[in-house]
Amino acid sequence: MNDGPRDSGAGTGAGAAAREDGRGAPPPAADDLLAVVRGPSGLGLADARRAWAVPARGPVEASAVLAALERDRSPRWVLWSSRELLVPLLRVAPDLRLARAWDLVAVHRLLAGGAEDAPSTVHADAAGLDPRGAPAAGQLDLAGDGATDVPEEDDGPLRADGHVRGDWADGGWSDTPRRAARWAALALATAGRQHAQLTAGAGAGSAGALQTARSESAAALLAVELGAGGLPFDVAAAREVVDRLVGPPPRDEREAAARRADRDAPVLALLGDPGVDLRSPHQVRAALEELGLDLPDTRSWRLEQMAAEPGAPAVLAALLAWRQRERFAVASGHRWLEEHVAGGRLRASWSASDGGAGRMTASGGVHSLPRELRGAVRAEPGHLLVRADLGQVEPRVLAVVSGDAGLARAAEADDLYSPVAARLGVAREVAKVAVLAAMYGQTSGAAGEALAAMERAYPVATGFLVDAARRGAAGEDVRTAGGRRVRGRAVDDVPVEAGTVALDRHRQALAARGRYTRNAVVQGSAAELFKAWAATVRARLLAGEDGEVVLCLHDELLLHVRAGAAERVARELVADLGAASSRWCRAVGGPPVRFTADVAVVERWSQAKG
DNA sequence: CAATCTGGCGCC
DNA sequence: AAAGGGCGCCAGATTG
Repeated sequence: MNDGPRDSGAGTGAGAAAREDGRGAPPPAADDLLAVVRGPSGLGLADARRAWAVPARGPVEASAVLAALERDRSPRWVLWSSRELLVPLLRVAPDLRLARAWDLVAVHRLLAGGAEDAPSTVHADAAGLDPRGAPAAGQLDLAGDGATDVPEEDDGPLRADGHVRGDWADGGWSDTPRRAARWAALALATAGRQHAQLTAGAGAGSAGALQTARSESAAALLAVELGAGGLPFDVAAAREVVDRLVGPPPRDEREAAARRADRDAPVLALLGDPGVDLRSPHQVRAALEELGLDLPDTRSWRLEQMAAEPGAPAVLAALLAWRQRERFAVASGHRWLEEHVAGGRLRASWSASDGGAGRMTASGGVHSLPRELRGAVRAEPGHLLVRADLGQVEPRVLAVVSGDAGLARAAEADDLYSPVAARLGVAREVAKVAVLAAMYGQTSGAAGEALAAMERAYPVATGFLVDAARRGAAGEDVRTAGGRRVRGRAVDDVPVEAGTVALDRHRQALAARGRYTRNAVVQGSAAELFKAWAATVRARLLAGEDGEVVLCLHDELLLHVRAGAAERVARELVADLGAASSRWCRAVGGPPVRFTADVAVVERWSQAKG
């Protein structure tokens, strides 16, 4: 099958779009349109002769989309953005699942780095135009190169200078059926150009990058599905926990204030100053200073250190306990339950690749759900949860991306840190700290000493990390294994005056940037491996109709499946990890490193032992 | 007044 | 000499 870009030599997309149009899309049936483009299998380009524009608002239109999708489940659908297309679609057709996708935004963010996702930028970068010349969101093409904004049917989606028209990008593409069809065709052409860039061999170009583009696209689909479906949640159980820890829900604002004052009172008494606002770190620090405790900040680890000293004032322990309870009350209390739990589901909004390194993120506290509440994540009747944690994923990923043969051998063990400890001649805990310190850029304390041994024992891996840090500090970009561009963080142009505070700050900023890129190459690559695994699992669940992925947590998958299928799914999860990880190692050009997962079938999330 | 920054902490 | 990376979220402090 021809997997290559289809519109070679098309120049700007205008011509390509027009030609695509000429092939005759089925006439759309409504004014309100979302472009769904029938893409190629493989990339989907070879077969992509038709662009469909299908209506998608309201149940009638959604069913038309469904009908279109049901005709053929196998193609890879090219979407400008899964979020844009699927969020409204899933509202009216919750069971709709696209098997495979090419998400232009997801691939663009992989190639370009950063979080920019405007269609005009996505198109400009794919077409080799300067994205700075693209129209900003909400901006009409007033400066557009002689191109006007009159919505002439025949104008096409592009300006004379090749950039996307601002009004089309702002939603004008769906003004008419014909426009939607041309917009869909432009999506196809853009996918083709991205595909070419991914396989070009320069920069991000690699087999790994192409494969990553596919799994990142799948993750984008998954993110929308996670947001629509939510986590099965036992709200009664959660209320019990919250009641026990912070009391019943206050009936009104006055009661809430009284409850807060009750919580504060014992700590304020010990501080000897009822006027202190415990929620203000400044005031707390000042109040402690009054007691003769001079601290640079009031972080809990610092308070704990001081509280452990003989003769430490009782206020420290009281303050720590207060913080814990306050934190829970504010972040996970009754208000949080009201806001995020409905219909037996805990819902969040998900991003498939956030942050510099491209991890999945979730809002609504789902990624930081306190341990006390994890028991409330509970399978629905007739269902079970399958939980799987990757074991020591970051050092294993480091072995792949650095190509360190010694570390790859260590990864043969279930517990990677044991052979590393033997090699370094230190205790396992020390070895673990040393490995983590190397990846995070920590240089102080006990880790510092073990780090030197790390450098001697695993020079390839540590050299790789040092190089990533050097690049970051030099202001260069780094790339993850799958080719995601991670931009070095901007350091303020601090004037360098020798011997001044400014120089210190400048050095600190450079060091911080080095730590950031050092970690990003590992963390970001691990995120890609995880998503490849998640995509594989998702595909299997779709095919078998056994259940769904309900949570992704950096190295952990939580599935909600039919009870009868749970044990089998659990076994398949492990097989899927084997397949996904060996494919991934091959694609990114690393040694075949072993990856492991702990899998458990449980009713409640808290029951699984990590 | 809203937007942004900061300290702090939950999770990985 | 070097003082651990990421995210989201909250509340207070600061800034425009």
